[in-house]
Amino acid sequence: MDGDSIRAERTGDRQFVMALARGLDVLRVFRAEDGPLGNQEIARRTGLPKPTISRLTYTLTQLGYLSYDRRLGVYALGGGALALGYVALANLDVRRVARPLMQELADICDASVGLGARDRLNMLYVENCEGRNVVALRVAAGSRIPLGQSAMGRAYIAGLTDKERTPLIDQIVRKFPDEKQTIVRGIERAIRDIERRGFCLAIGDWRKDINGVGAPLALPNGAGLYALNCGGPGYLLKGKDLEETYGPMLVQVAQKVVGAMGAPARRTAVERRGAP
Amino acid sequence: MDGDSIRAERTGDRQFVMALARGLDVLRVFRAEDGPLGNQEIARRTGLPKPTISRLTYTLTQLGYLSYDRRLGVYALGGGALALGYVALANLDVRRVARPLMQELADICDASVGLGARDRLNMLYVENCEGRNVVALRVAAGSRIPLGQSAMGRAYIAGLTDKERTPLIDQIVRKFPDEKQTIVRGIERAIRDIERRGFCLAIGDWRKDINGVGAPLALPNGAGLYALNCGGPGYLLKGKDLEETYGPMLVQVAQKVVGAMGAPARRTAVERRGAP
DNA sequence: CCTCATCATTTCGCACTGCGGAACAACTTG
DNA sequence: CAAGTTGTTCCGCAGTGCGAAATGATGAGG
Repeated sequence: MDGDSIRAERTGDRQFVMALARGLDVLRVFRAEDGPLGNQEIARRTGLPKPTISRLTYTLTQLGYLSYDRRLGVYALGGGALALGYVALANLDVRRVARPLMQELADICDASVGLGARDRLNMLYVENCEGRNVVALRVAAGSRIPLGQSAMGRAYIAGLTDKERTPLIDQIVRKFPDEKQTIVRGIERAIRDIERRGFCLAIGDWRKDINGVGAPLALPNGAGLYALNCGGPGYLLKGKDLEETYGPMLVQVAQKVVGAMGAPARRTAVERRGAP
Repeated sequence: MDGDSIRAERTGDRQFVMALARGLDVLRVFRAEDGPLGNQEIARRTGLPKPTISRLTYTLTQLGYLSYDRRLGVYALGGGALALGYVALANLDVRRVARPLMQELADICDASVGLGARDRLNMLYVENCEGRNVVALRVAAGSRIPLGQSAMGRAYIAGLTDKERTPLIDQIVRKFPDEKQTIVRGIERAIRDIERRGFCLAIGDWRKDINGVGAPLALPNGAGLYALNCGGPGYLLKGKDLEETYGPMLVQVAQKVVGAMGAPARRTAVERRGAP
């Protein structure tokens, strides 16, 4: 059972299609670290009854989102999932634009500079540039860090409108009721910091030995909200440097990216039916 | 309407969860080439009625698979889709193993060497190595080529068991009834070729000016079926060279990859709950 | 060879969920 | 203001998805 995954208080929401949500939950239980899963394990992780899983895995296999090894009776993510990811990536022009600027900063600071998008209550790295230092933290594209405890996550939250932010914070608090105080305080602080200076800090908040700064990255024309961070091991990146030097530089990177995507010639819904 | 996408003859299959399939169809209409889509356009492409689309997009947005721009009222693939793709990629050890061998061959042949997985009726490039020649064909990871007309696709089909192959060919034929003859003949030929020599040819079958060879790549322990190809513009890669030199070399690459993944320490269903 | 496990699939009747036509609302355009 | 878009909400009906229990399918142990 993956934290928030379950159907929860959806009952009564006539708009919400439960069967779809459950099916996607099945896909979601697959992690990068583990191999193929059997129906049993999937049932355990999703908390759904076995027959339901049978039907969902069957359907997902038919559609190519799962691949089935009949010898071992286990499933893995299939071509459909891959394809979806590729298409999603292709639409992320930000990455291309931000990449060189991020690398530049990473070299200067000798730190890790990341670009992330939100996925539920995590930030998902979609790009990451390492400095020359070998002791960099190993977060590759695809890894996730918690929304509420990391600099990147807080920057993202700060970049939202009030209307979007409130329910999101509610969710976070509901998931980590024990750390409510710390989290809320951290976020509020981040919001203030970003109003004032454009970036926020996380000094040992995500992991005790890691420091970082974060800045929101709101693309023009409602093309989405992302966030940048710049971080590394605490003994290399002192709070003072982050605050006085790296933070402001990160903000500049964000501004340059936004500028570069200014007139993005966003093609809209091209008529291109038929082709594979 | 995307070719085969619709519900079709699913009626009667008590095992198939339609609502899930429809929801995934919604995700599927997003292409790499086009920007965000409105409900209307999604309805048009899926062939589903508007209220249904409303509910599905609502659900998918809630779950983070779509992101919504309320200003323009359009959707794009969201963090969930990205995350799924990353996890799927992470489970593709093949890529890591095959990469250097593929590049080597690409350099020798001065051609494009690709590794693909199946997605419905296409082969999806998951890795691609270019030779030094600038005139290489531009197929990046994430692009798709048709299953029945390409060397890679035919090699994949040939790698299936009879039991798996027959229904798949049926689907292809149903999708392209006009070219039935050509396709079936091409596949049968490929099967024979691969039995005999381990690779198959496609001389101008996918695009008139493109030639290529393909070889199936069946991983041990039922870890999945993939396919390799080696191809390029016809005036550079003559049929003779492909048949006598590149084909056999491609087969060797496939064998080396299978060998290297021989004792793959395939971890099964590690207990790792809780983490983000 | 036959238990007794475990795990996956199938059955089946019922309730409720998802469906979609039609009406409604929110904006643009001429 | 009328005549187009577009997206959302209603609401009654039917059919779909549900899940407890039964049935298979493998495999381990005696």
